[in-house]
Amino acid sequence: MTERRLDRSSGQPLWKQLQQDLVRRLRGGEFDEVFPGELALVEDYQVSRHTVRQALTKLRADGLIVAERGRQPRVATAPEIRQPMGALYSLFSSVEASGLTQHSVVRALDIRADGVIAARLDLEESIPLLYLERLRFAGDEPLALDRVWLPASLAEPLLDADFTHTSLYNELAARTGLRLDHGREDIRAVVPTPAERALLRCPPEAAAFSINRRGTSHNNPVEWRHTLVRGDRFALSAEFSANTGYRLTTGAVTHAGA
Amino acid sequence: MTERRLDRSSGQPLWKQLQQDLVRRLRGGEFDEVFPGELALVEDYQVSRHTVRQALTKLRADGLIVAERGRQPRVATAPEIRQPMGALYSLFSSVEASGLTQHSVVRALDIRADGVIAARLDLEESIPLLYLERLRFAGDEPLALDRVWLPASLAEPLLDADFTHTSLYNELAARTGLRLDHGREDIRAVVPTPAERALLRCPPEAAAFSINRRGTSHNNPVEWRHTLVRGDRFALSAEFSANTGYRLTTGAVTHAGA
DNA sequence: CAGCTCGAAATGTACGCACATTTAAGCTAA
DNA sequence: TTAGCTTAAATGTGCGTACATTTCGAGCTG
Repeated sequence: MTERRLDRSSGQPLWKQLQQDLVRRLRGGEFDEVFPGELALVEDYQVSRHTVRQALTKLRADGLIVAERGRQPRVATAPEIRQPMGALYSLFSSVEASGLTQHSVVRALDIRADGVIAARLDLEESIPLLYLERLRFAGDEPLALDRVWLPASLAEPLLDADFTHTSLYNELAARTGLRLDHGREDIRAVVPTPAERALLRCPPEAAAFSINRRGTSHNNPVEWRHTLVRGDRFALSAEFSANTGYRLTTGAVTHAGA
Repeated sequence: MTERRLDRSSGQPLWKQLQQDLVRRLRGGEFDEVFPGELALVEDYQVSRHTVRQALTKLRADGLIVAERGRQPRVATAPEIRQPMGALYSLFSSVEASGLTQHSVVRALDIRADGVIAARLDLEESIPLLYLERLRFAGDEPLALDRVWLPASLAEPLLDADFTHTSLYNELAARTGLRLDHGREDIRAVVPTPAERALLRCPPEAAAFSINRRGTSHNNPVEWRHTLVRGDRFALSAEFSANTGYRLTTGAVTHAGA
C-alpha cells in the first residue's frame, strides 16, 4: 500500500482531510470492488483508529458507505429504489398499486436529430438522439403520452428493445449500465390540445399535467423527457414532515370515467 | 445533581440509552433553559466523556441540539425554515424570487361549522372551525384562491389578524405557538369553473393546480386547506438526486399574459 | 465606571488500550 | 464432498489521557 499523507499543520482537522480524500477516491471509482478496512486506513494514512472512525462516521451519515460488524465496509449500492424518479415514478407506482395493468404502445423508436432538445441537453445541435414515443395505458384506457430523447451515443443499444411492457430505466441500466442519479423536473397544469385529447381519449373538460424532465448521470445529461398525463385520472400525492422532508408518495389513479 | 442510571447489561449500547434518555428529557422541556455540558453528563450518568460525545453526536446529527467550541450546547431552535410547507411554500417563495410583490384580499374570516371538512380533520361534524378565504395576488394579477379551515379551539386567536400581507403560518406560530410538523397533500390538474376563472381572471384556455392539504402538529390535525393556483402563471419545480432525495425548488412564476 | 486582560471552563481534536460481537474463511472429520 | 467446528479478522463499544481552541466572566487597571 502506498503511504498517504495528511497535512498536520493545515488547520483543518485530520479526520476531515481524510474524509474528503476518501470521498475523492470513492468518486474516482477506486473502491468499487472493496473498501479498505479501518486498520488498513490507519496504516495508509498514519493516523489513529479513532480518527479513521470519525471520518467513516461522516461517510456513513452521508450514505456513501455501509458497514456492519465483523465485515469490511462496502460502498453503498446506488440507491435505485430509494427515490428513483420523482413524479413519473410516483405515477407508475400508483398505477401498480391501483391494481390496473400497464402497457405501452410504441409510436416511435428511432434515431434523429433535434436542435432544440439537444440544446437542452447541452449538446451540439447536430448530435443524433434516440427518440422514443409511447402512449402509456393503465387498464384499457390511455393514461399518458411519453416522449424521451437520449444521446444516441449512449442509448443506441436500446434501438431493438421492446418497450411495450418494460420500463426505460430498467432497459437502460441492463443494456448500458447507465443509471440516472440526478434530475430536475417542471410540472405544469395545462389543457391538452385537441390532437392530444384525441390520443389520450380525454373527456373534453379535462386538464392534464405536463412534466418536463432533464436527467443526468454523473453530471452528464442523459435524457430529456416530456410526459403529458391525464389530469382526470391522476393526482400527485406527497407527504412532508420536519424529519423526512418532502416525499412523493403513491398517489391515486382512477379508472377512466370514474 | 441526581445520579442517573443506565443499564449496563441490557444489550443496548450505553451511548444509545443515554441518547434516548436525553431525547426524552428534552421533549419534556427539561432543557429549555440550559443544556448540560459534557462533563456534567459524565458525572450524572457515570460514563466516560467519549460515550457522552457519542450520544451528543447523534443528537446533533438529528438537529436537536447545536454546539460550539467553548460554549455549552443549546437546544436547537425549532427548524421552521427547514422544509416548511411543500408545494405551497414553493409557490410563494417562487413569487418572492420573481420580484413580484405579494398581497392577499381576505374574502372571508369567520367561525363556522362544516361537517365534511371536520370529518377530514377527524373531528366531530359540529365542531366550530375558523374559516379563512383569500385571493392571493402576485403583482397586480390574482395568482391563487386559498381556503383554509382550522379548529376554532386552536385558531380562535387569529380571528382579528390582518392577513393581507402576513402568512397564516407565521401568524399561527406567533399567536398560538402552533407549528405544523407534518402534512400530506394531493395535487391535481383541473380546469377551473367559470366562477373561479372570473375570480382569478384566467384566460379561457388556462388550466389550474388544485392542491388539497391536511396539516398536523404532533399528530393532531390542525388545518385543511384547498388552494387553486393558476396554471398559466406557475410551474412546480423539483430536483432529485441519490443523496438528497426529492426536493421542491423555487419554480417559475410568470407575469400575467406572458 | 469603562475597558482590557487573563484565566477558568467548555468543546474539539487526537492519541492510546481493551474487550465484545459478528463475519467469513479455513480446517477437520464423517 | 460436505457439513460442522474453530479461528482469525473486522467492526462496535467503552474507557482513559492529553492538548488545542474558543467562549465568557471575573478581576484588575486606568
